[in-house]
Amino acid sequence: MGKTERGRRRHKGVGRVTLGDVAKHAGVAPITVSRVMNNPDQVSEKLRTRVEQAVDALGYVPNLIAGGLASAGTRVIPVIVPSLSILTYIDVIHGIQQTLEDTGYQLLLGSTDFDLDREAALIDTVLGYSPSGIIIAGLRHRERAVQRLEACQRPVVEIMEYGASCIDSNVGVDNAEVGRCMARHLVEQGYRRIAYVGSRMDRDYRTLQRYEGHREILESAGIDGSRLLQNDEAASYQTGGRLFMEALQRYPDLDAIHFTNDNLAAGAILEANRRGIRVPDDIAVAGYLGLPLSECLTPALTTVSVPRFEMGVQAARFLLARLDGEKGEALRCDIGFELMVRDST
Amino acid sequence: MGKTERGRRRHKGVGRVTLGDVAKHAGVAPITVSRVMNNPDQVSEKLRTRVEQAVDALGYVPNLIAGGLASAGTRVIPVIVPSLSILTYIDVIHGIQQTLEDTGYQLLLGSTDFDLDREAALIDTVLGYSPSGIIIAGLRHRERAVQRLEACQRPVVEIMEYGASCIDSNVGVDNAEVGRCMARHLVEQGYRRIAYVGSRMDRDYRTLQRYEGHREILESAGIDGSRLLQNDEAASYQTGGRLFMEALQRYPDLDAIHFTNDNLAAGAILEANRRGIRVPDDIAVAGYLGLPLSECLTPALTTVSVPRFEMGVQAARFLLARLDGEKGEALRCDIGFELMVRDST
DNA sequence: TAAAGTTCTGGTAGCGCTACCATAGTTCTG
DNA sequence: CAGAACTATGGTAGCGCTACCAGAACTTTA
Repeated sequence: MGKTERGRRRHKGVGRVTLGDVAKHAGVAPITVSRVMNNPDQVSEKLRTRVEQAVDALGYVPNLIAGGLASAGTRVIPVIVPSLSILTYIDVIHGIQQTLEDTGYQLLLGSTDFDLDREAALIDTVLGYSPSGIIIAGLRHRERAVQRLEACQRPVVEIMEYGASCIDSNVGVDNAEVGRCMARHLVEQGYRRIAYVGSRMDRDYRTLQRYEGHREILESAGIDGSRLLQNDEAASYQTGGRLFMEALQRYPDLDAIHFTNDNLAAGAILEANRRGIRVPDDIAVAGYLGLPLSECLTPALTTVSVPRFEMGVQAARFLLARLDGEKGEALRCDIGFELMVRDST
Repeated sequence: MGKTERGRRRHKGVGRVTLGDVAKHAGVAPITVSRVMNNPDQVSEKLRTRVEQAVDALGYVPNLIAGGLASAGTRVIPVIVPSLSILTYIDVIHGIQQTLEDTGYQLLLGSTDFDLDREAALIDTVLGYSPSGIIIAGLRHRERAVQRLEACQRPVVEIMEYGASCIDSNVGVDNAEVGRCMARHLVEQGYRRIAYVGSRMDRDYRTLQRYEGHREILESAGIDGSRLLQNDEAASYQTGGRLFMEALQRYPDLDAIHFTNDNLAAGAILEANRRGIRVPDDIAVAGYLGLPLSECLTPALTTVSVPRFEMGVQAARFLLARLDGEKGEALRCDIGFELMVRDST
């Protein structure tokens, strides 16, 4: 008894119902209770109901931490993104969450604020929870982070960006191609004096990839592709409106603006509405993302729509496939995009 | 040696660097390594640097699961919300995340889809991770869920809704008062034929609380407060536009519409722009939330702005205060709201 | 009916870490 | 300078669960 007492006194866990308590109550071995909770069909119906009754009677809630330690893994999936204030990531997370929610996995959320060192530290932390797998934004990481992710021997899905090489699996879009696609559209529409406008482009290199694609098309069409305007504010409607006016001032002859996302582009259209600037007659506006707002504006915004929610779903599916035992080649998926030509161009 | 071999063979954890490995490498006891990782100032500088070198040399990453089991708690904070597709919750989560991120706590995300049974089950699950505390949306829960939350002896912060009684701590807004506030404004502006328009109001009872407040003011002013229109779609701009037209059709004499959120209200204004309906001359439109979009519309939307991000920050602060040892009375905070009178009313 | 299979159940030994206590070493007090 | 009062380190014993193996109970087969 002394032994028990000492043990009991040590932690706050006093009084917490354990698997052993349930076992005692049901008159079975602890392992049997464990089986009822995790592999019910390995236990005869008679014992199973007896155990289930004991579970209810005592209000037993499994200690997932103890289980995780014993089985070297928890049903947790860390999702690491650059920011929670950017809608894109939210939609992707939503897709992941919805796909995972009925499979008993829990999302562990981490945000890096676009800082790769922070990302590496965060990866160390979340790997400490022995997760089942991990979903992380981007294909560029610190060397150390990549090593850790490879060493942990668990499924890793890199999202947002589709590229040639990944750690394990990859779902995303080809950002340069997105930039090319919209630039091509603008050129085809006959626009010749086009600026690319963004914010915080140095932090999010995927924005730069789109700009590169944009520039490439313009220059191969003999158009000046270097007209670039950006600032260091978060991408809000207000910022979009402000950048819109700044661009018009800086390049008075502009006939089109290619914004790096719909927040800015929508802000520009709203600002134009307020000032009586006619879009697209005075100036054309294009965006990227396919936010719901884009098609409700007057004029409706031409944009490249990316299936963000579906990207999350696909990422979760890849993860589940790996957890289900699927081995071998990297699972890769270019989730694609769609050019939505509307009234603003 | 045989013992070790057997142990090693049991799990996949083979090769994983443990605290014991670091201790051996540094020539100290495991507990000293533990101290260096968790309470560095309890260890002399000499040993500390020696241990730190060993950690770097071996690439040691602490197993938080083992630590969590030993110390009966992990540095995880579950956040349970009804939905991840509703911006409100996202902003709150963002506030929580930002406040917690440098304190070493990790968010565990759960969504209930407005289902209280699901919520109760989710609570059981996340409590299984021995979290440091928990943040949960709403003041109404299943009896069983409340019991579990009380029994777990950890800080619990209920958010979104401010009310008379809570489990432990509470940060939110008084929804009925929000409804009253806007209704009062509409009545003061001289509107008399006012409809309340929402979507999925049966699922989110906080919406109903606002409607009750609205109705109360109208009726005490001798106005018909029962004009209510809703449907079962998610609150999008499209839905808002559709409900706007439906309301005009059903109550042709309407002079104002009080929408239950800015998504719907913004959708209404965008639809009005498209159709040439003049707001507020033909009809006034009011919303709730204070989304960034609301002030960028033409006309700018009159709304009740709620500091959602700050609500998250405050919730996280309450949690940290409790974890810091603050005992006693419930920590409660009515985060308040602000009526933003703009051009649409 | 005996031998061989097929369930089902239980005992044991950790998973990797930290709480608790004990001890050695150090500084302080009068 | 002895004894008290710290401070720095280490040994031990679990945290609550599951993997592994062994054995018991029940079927099937020849």
